[in-house]
Amino acid sequence: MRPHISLQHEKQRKVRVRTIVRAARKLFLKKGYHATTIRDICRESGLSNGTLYFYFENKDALYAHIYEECFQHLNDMLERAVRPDMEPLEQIETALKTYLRYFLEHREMWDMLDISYRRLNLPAELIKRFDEQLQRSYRFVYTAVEQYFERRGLPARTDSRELALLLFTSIDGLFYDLKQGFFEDPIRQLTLERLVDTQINVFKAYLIASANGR
Amino acid sequence: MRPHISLQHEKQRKVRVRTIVRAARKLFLKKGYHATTIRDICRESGLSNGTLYFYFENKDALYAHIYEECFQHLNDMLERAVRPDMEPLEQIETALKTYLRYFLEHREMWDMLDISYRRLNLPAELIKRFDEQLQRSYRFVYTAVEQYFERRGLPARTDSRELALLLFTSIDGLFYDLKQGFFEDPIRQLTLERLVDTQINVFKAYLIASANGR
Amino acid sequence: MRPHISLQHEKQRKVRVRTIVRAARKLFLKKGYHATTIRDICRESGLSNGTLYFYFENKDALYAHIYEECFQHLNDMLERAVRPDMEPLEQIETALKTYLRYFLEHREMWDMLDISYRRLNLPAELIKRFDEQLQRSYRFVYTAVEQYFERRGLPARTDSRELALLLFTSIDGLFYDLKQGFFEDPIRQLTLERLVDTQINVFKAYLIASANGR
Amino acid sequence: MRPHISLQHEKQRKVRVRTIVRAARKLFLKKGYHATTIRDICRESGLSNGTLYFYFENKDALYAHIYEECFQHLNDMLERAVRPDMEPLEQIETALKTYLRYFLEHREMWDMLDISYRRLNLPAELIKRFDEQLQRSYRFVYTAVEQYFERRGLPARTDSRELALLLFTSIDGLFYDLKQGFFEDPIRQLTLERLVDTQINVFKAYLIASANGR
DNA sequence: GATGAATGAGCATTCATTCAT
DNA sequence: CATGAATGAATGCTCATTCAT
Repeated sequence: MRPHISLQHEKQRKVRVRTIVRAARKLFLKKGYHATTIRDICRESGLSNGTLYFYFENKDALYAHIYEECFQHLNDMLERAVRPDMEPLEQIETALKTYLRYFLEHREMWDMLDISYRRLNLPAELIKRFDEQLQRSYRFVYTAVEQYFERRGLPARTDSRELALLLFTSIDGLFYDLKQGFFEDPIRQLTLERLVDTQINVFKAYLIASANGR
Repeated sequence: MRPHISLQHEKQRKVRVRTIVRAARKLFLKKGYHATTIRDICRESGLSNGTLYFYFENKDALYAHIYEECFQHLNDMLERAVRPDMEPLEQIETALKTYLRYFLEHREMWDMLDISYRRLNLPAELIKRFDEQLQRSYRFVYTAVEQYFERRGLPARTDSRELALLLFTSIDGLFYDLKQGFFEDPIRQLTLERLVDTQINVFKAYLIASANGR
Repeated sequence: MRPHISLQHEKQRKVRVRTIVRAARKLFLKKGYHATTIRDICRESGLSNGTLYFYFENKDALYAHIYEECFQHLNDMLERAVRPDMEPLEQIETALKTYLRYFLEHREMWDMLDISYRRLNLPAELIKRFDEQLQRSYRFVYTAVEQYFERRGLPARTDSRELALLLFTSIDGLFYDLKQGFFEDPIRQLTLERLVDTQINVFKAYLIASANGR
Repeated sequence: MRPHISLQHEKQRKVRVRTIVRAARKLFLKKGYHATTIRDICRESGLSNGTLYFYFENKDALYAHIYEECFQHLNDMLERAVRPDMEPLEQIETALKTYLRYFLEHREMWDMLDISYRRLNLPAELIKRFDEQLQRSYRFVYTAVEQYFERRGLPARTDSRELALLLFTSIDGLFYDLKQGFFEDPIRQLTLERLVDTQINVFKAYLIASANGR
């Protein structure tokens, strides 16, 4: 009827949602899911207690919204960076470095993904959606490694999956442990890029060697 | 005076503590620290609400007890397995495989360690103790890699730390992602040992190459 | 912006606070601080458990609020009644009779003041504030007695403090013991005013005698 | 049957009771009735939790025992000090000074009496017993004042009760307020005896004047 | 007699969520 | 749409009391 007003509304709504999401993510990360109260989030957003419930069904839904957004963001970055016309090795390197960039530039999003969504009693449907997003992220490395072996005319199917897996998880492990605070601060900031570089080189060397070796 | 009775008591006490610890660990892992209530733990242990407080000062203390126990266990296993008279490469391989064994045989303990104790507002003294245990675990790989380079007459100090770090974190990442449920079940169980093996080989190849290369 | 609504709210808030305070005071007096539960107070006020915490930070804060209110009330009454232009003897008599009136008309407030706030582990800042209020009450008699001696050209400084003290404490003792239930009911109500009168006369006689005597 | 053993037992029992009572009184006074736990008392007495219940039915009974003991002690002191053959004025003075001595030398007992036993939901029978003890204490001053008026051939019955009352309560008030911490420390310790003296003199003067005046 | 482990009702307080205004 | 007062179930924890040993 009054599309003009409706558009206005839609825009306002999005602004509000952004405000809430930003506040909530900040707090979830600082204090964890349970220690963050709806009150906290509302205070941080400058909204009243009840208003939040106009934009999100409940605390879990808000959490899920943020969680999905983070995944989306990572996958969008990967999609844009990893072009199908690149060489497989370049694809792999690009994927992992993009992942590093995501970690460095959107740390709060990466951290978000780590809080296992399986612990939160989310509805099964949501869990499934998250799982799919996750697989999407992994696929970028999987397919690149597979292409690499394919182009070399190697059948080793499991091998390629295995290596893709290890590639990804080794970088993940680096980030995880960093987050847990398992290395001293000095090392941490100085060489994260170098560490990822080395890790990539270790694998590249192995890939080339194993491709040649056969 | 009456050592018999005292011993009885001591034994009983230990049995109770074990019962509580087992129940608590199970629940902490299933539902996370915050979502696990004292009532849950007591119900699971078959004890009344107040009894738990006879054995543990409070929820945090119970959590800390379990956490430390897990660390202790891992470090004890590493200590027993990694002998100083082994070849450095053997030490490395043994350390990582012991870590794998710990993960496979005492999964619930490994999982426990992952719940970052930094998020829990534990007393500073406890955090410090946990940090030390953690460093102890890492040391097993550090020192082995360092020895390897030393014996080859290579000075590259940071290099060795860097590689030790990557070795450890890459295995950690494997376990982390497995825990988060990032691979499909079939693959998971069949090849975890093989994955770790491959990961170790990847690094061994790099180590040998980099030692030779110089 | 919308002062109308804001005023409404403010008024409603005050009404609620009054309801809670009345209920709490009643119960604190009947059962003492510790034996009075938040549940009791909420039931008595017709509120739900959580609502109280919307108006008072916690049990101690509620207690402190009531306590201070009682002091305030007494001191306000004294301030209004004891005019600086009165004769010292009249000031003294007025102060003590005002105190009696406070006791008779606002018994529940007087009783409140008796529950020593020092036993309650209140924050130091609160204790200090209460101490000041207390001194304010005493000052009314102190200064009057001092004026009396001054006007008579007597230096006896400690004497005047001493007598002021005894004046006040003797009335206090009367009230205390009455409260403890140390006299039989019949006497209690019939002659409290007369008792205070006699007490005042006893002191007046001594004051005059001691002033003349020197 | 075996009176010897029975006597032993009886003695042991009394020792235990004393130990418990001393510990309990100390704690009740330091922390108040509610904040003192049975555990506290047992720890202080060096006994186990259950043993206390062999000597006292429950926490209230223990409290009541102590309370009565304090009263008993005061009345015994008064009985011994106030001889019927003394002059009435001497009797009065002796009674009040004995009361002061009790306060100074057995402060912990006097303090005990102040915690109103009416708040504690004790059985009615106990309350009655305490009331009687209380009346006994007052009687020492009552009768002396009455004798004083009688000997002077004055009928003024209520007058004598009134004055006796005021005598007692004024001293009581002094002690109460002192306990509540209503005066600064310096005054407190230096002149308590003098304050009581003055208070007694004030009354003596009034007594003599009122006896002469009629 | 003595012990101390066990009990469970009860406490102050928090917090996601609702709903009248 | 927005508010914020109200709700009440739930939480970690305490403690008087009991009872098997």
